[in-house]
Amino acid sequence: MDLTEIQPLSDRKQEILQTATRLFSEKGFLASTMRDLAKLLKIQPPSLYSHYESKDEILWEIAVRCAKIFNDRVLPIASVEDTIEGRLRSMIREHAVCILDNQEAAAIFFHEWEHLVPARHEWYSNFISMYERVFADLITEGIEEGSFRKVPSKFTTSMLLSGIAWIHRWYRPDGSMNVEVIGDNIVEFIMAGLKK
Amino acid sequence: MDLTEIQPLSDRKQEILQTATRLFSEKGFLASTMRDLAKLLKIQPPSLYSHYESKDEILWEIAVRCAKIFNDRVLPIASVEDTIEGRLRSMIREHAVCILDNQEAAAIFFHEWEHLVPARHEWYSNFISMYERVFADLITEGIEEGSFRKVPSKFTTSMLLSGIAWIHRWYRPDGSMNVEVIGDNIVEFIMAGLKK
DNA sequence: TAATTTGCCTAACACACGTTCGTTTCAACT
DNA sequence: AGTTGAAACGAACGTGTGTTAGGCAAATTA
Repeated sequence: MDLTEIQPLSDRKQEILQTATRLFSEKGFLASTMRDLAKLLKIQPPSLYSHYESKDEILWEIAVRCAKIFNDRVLPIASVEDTIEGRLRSMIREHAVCILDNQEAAAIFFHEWEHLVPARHEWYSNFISMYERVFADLITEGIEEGSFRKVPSKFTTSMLLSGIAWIHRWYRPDGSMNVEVIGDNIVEFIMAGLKK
Repeated sequence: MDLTEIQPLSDRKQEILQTATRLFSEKGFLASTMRDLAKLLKIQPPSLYSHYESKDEILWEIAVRCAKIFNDRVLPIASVEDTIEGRLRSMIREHAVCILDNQEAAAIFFHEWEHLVPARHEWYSNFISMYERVFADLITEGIEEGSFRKVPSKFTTSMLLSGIAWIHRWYRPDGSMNVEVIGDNIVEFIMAGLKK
């Protein structure tokens, strides 16, 4: 599986995927049934199999598209021309913005992929590891360079990404804080914890 | 429901609860079956009902005991005699230590309680809100007093508690970092993010 | 116009789930 | 020795699950 291989979907498939994303993120993958999904789409349950061959495939299609978003928008920032601190700031910010922009899909990126069938689960697990490693490596560089405090970088990465992750459970678009403000707050808080 | 009402269990009930805690925290509540649990205990599935009246009751017994741990060990620190910063430091530290000391139960405290039956779910949801509010109030006080940066306290509380929460997925007791070191790192990182 | 594809339908299957029932075993107490 | 109570058993029930089979009607293509 390669993220560049992802192909555009027919309108109907996209509609189903979007509805499934909302359903899975609200109730969780296991608690969501094909009957639930069909009801939301106002079709009969078996009709879903004209589009996707299994419940797992639906989760997979969501998960892999979700991975692509973070992959394409966040990771490239790591090798942009800027200071280490500048790059990390931008990455954290973009990571947070990605979550806020794709709040429903984010639940799949962080939690529901755990229920993928073994082969797909393994692929996803590796992707997440790689994703986190990019952050951790940047932190390590920053420590060696002397601009960050001497923190255990892998450990700190897990902590800060987990801290950010749960906005998707917490954030309601109608609240007083907008995406910009939240992004700023997160970045400032975390960078204060890192900087010397 | 009142946390002071919790009564000690018979040896066998405790054994079952302990096994269930491990099972639920590894596979998740929904993915765990009564047959799985029975197998681990080397009894037949229906035998479980000699001890607990439902799967939900088992989750509830775990959840409520878990709440008691955090309630008894972390919350009292909020009203100890110390500076605001000192109290918050101790609370964060104790919170982290509680997770590390009860790693399997922690999964229930943070995630699996979501699957409780509505009435119990509501109780637990309120408990968590109260628990987080104690942290948030302390941060608010610290801001008013002038010792903390002006962060949105409720938002920041969610972020830092979520950041800490995921140690339970990350931490393996055989690793190089022990509980003390991890606790220190968390406290330092977070306090750096808060302090002026 | 004929052929094919697309998207949905109804009916139903096989299985796994939480749970109930009635019974049995066996240690502890009277 | 007889009674009681706890803890287990085997069999089975009802329900909900993902999924398959086969068909039908409308849109698309040849």
